[in-house]
Amino acid sequence: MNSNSQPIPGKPVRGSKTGQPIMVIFDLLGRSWSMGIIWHLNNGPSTFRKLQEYCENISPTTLNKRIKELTIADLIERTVDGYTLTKQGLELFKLIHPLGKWAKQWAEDIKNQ
Amino acid sequence: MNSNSQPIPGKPVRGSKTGQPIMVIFDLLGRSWSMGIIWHLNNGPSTFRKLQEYCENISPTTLNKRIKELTIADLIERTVDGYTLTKQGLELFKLIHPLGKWAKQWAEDIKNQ
DNA sequence: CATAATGCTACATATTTTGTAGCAAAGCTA
DNA sequence: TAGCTTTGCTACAAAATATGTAGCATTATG
Repeated sequence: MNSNSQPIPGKPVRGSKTGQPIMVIFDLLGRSWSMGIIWHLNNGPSTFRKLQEYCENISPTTLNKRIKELTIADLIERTVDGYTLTKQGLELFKLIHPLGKWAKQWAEDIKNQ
Repeated sequence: MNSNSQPIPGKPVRGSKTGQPIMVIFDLLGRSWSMGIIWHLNNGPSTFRKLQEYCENISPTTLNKRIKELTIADLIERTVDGYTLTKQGLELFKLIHPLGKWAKQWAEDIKNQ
C-alpha cells in the first residue's frame, strides 16, 4: 500500500491519507519496540547493545530501523554518551509516562474480573 | 518467539518477560491500528464497517483481531449501538488524548527544521 | 418477502519482524 | 603497537503479521 516507510506529517501514513500529525505519531509509535525504546532512554543515554538487551534482545535489524525512524522524527539522537531522547522525545515521554501508573491499575482490574 | 498472541499482564510479552503492565499495554497498543481504533471510538459508538472505513480500510481480518484483543483487555466492548470504549478504554483515551495537541506542534517543529 | 447493511471467516499475497552470523571501526590493555 | 573487546551495524533466510479480495450467514429495513 505505502512502501515508503518513514511516517512524515502531511504524507499518507497508516491511519490517515492526509498525514494528520496524531496519526503519524501513532504509526511511528505503533511499530514494534518504538515505545519501549523511548521509555528506556528516559533512564539515560544508552548504547546500541544496551538498548538491544533492554528490549528483550530485539534484533539489530529492527532496532536499527527504529533508531533511524525515531532520529528522523527528532525524538532521539546520537551523542557521545550513546543514544538519548531529544527535547521533543523527552516531552513525548512525559506525555506517555502516566500510562505506567494507569497500566498497573488496569492489570489489577482485569485480573479480578 | 511467543506465538500466543493476546498480551496479558504477568505473562511474557514483547518487551517484558515478566509481563510488566506498561509493556503489556505497549504490546497491545503497538499493534497496527489499535490506537486508531481507540481514538476513533471516542467519537462515539461505531459499527464494524464504520470502523473499517475510518481506519483507512483496514482489512476485516486485522480489524477483527484487534477487536478481539481490545475486548479481552476490557478496553472496548460491543453494545447495541456498536463497538464502544469501556470505562477503562475511556480512561486510556484520556491519557493518550494530549498527544493530539503535542503531535501538531511536533509536526510544525520538524517541518521547520 | 425482497433488499441492503452488518459482522465476520477463508485464504493467498505482501510486508514486517526475528534470529543468527559476522564484519569494520574504535577503545582498551599488555 | 599488536592483540583483545566492545560497539554499531549489515546480510539474509525464516517466522510472524498484516493486507486485500471474495463471499457467506444474520439481522435490520422497506
